[in-house]
Amino acid sequence: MADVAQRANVSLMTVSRAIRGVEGISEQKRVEILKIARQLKYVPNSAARSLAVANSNLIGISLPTFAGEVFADILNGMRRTFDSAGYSSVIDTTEYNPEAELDWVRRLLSWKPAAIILTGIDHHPEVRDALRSAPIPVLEIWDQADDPIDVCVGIDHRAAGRVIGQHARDCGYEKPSFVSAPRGHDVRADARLQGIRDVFEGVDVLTRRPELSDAFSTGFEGTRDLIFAAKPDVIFFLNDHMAFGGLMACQMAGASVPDDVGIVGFNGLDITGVLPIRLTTVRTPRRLMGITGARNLLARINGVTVQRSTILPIEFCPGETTRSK
Amino acid sequence: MADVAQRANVSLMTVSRAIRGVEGISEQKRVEILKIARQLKYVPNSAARSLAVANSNLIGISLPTFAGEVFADILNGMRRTFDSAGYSSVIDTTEYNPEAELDWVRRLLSWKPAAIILTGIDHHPEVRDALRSAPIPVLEIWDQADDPIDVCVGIDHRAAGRVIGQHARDCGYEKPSFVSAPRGHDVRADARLQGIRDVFEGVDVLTRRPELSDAFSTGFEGTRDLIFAAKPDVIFFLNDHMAFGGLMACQMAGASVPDDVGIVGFNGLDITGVLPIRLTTVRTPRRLMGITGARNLLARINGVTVQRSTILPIEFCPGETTRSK
DNA sequence: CTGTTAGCGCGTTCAC
DNA sequence: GTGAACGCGCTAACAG
Repeated sequence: MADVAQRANVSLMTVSRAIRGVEGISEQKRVEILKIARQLKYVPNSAARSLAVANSNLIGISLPTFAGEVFADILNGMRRTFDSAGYSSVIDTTEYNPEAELDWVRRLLSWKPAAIILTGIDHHPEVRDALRSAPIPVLEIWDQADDPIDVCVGIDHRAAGRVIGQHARDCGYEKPSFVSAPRGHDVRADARLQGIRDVFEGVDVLTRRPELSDAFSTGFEGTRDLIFAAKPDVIFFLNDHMAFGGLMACQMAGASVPDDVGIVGFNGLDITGVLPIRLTTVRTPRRLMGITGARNLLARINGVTVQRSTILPIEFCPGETTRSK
Repeated sequence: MADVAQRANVSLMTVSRAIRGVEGISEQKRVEILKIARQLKYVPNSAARSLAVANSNLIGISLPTFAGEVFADILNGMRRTFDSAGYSSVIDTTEYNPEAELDWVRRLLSWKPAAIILTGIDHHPEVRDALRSAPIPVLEIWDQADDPIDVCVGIDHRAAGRVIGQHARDCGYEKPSFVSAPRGHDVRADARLQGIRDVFEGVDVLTRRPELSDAFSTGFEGTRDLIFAAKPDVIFFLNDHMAFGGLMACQMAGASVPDDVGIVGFNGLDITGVLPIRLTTVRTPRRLMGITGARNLLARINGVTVQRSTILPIEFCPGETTRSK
């Protein structure tokens, strides 16, 4: 920067102002300085800037995993928004491990990020502490929080569970089961299960939680085992990929869908667009959620107060994998 | 940090040494200081550190998109490795736009990252310039480069194209077509097409490049259109998700697979594990690629010289969606 | 509109 | 094994 200043015969401050595009400098000098900077291939030093102003244009984003469309969609919506606002994304995948998230949060805080985004609402207590006392906006996304760390944008997973549960009940199914992730592993799954139980009170909701592998096989294997053992008449799945695996398992086992077994997915993933049989599922506004979250956060960064908790609507899509009422 | 020093009755330097874990400080003081730091909730300032040492523990990773399993898998392999080495990932999605990548590279360089990773080998000329002259390791991943910016880990997409092309030929198919991404949009696709053409010389390789949407529908719609128009007897797809869409389209159109139409996917994605009919495809070592790339890069960061270009092997998986020889 | 001064928090370099 | 001085590159706050 000193080089640029010298070549332009101005002070460091003038160069700084020119580059940052702030007020208080003649348009002529600005153009001149920017030209010289380009010639000299001047690369600003963000660390120095960050040190001087005590913050950065980094935004931290923590998600459980890149696998599946869900978090990718959310991330996409957010990244787009942040990017055009000049922020860079420091991304973490926790693999559902709170300790890993804590480590990452600590490391991130040392960069004085402009904001931080966490997936879901259950975090390591120290994460909550650290973030509550940190003077930066925090967004919790995907779930609904009664008492978010700062702000929160998500859907009501329990209500979603009630919707699909009620539908199944209305269709005459009586022996539901749920192919899901390991308990405690994914609080959303637990919330949805709770919603299903709200409807099927007194009815046993079987929960099959196969070991982790990919969603398709998990759905496939979970279903295969269930069909031969517990013989449910309707199976809820954590997501549409699992549901597809389940569909394949039913087909292979000779169980007819939707008569012998009803299949209910979740999320409205891309694959539903090409299946020969319309999957009963719930469409979740993942991109919108990302965008809304990012907007809220940008507003917070700029000091605007926003609604603490935002619940986005979901859309229930009855299909042909459950009986008609 | 000054607070910690005062409370411990030592100088700033001693605290600095204690926290960094370097030599030249008594074990007793180190323990003492670390305890006080924790009590005081001391948060180091990475910007200051970065400014002093003129580098950072940030690693930049640029990929086209989060959609699909491919880049997610690669990313996963890398992130794991970097994370445990203490680096944070600054991630960008270019959406296949070289300008976007350039902007991001510029912004990233201002942070003096420890390394930078780009997907593929075709980049904005200024990206190459900027990175060639920057004193940091650069990894290009997924493709094979004759002349990488720095180092490169990938597969030989053209050779992969030849493998599937040859297989199709051996099975007696004569009228191939390729459902792919828009030309120029994805150089890997073009390389694979080239490989197919290497085999089917003189044979017209139809290329269907539907507008962007999700992979499943792209495969579905591309196939539907092709079947009625060009009537190919074998269709190659950019990936397995597209191939699945194609499979569904054939089923709907009453075209029997593999007799009327052969279907060839790519990548060996998760969905292949649950299909009732084994998909002919090519398994790509995506996770391994990520890990290998990350290891190479860490080696480079530590000054070790590594092979400039690494080609990973692929595995051809003949299935039931192509005729047997 | 422009320049000067001071300092952001840490690590390097040298003393002791 | 420990500490003091200096500087990394930039910007806030002021002075002109």
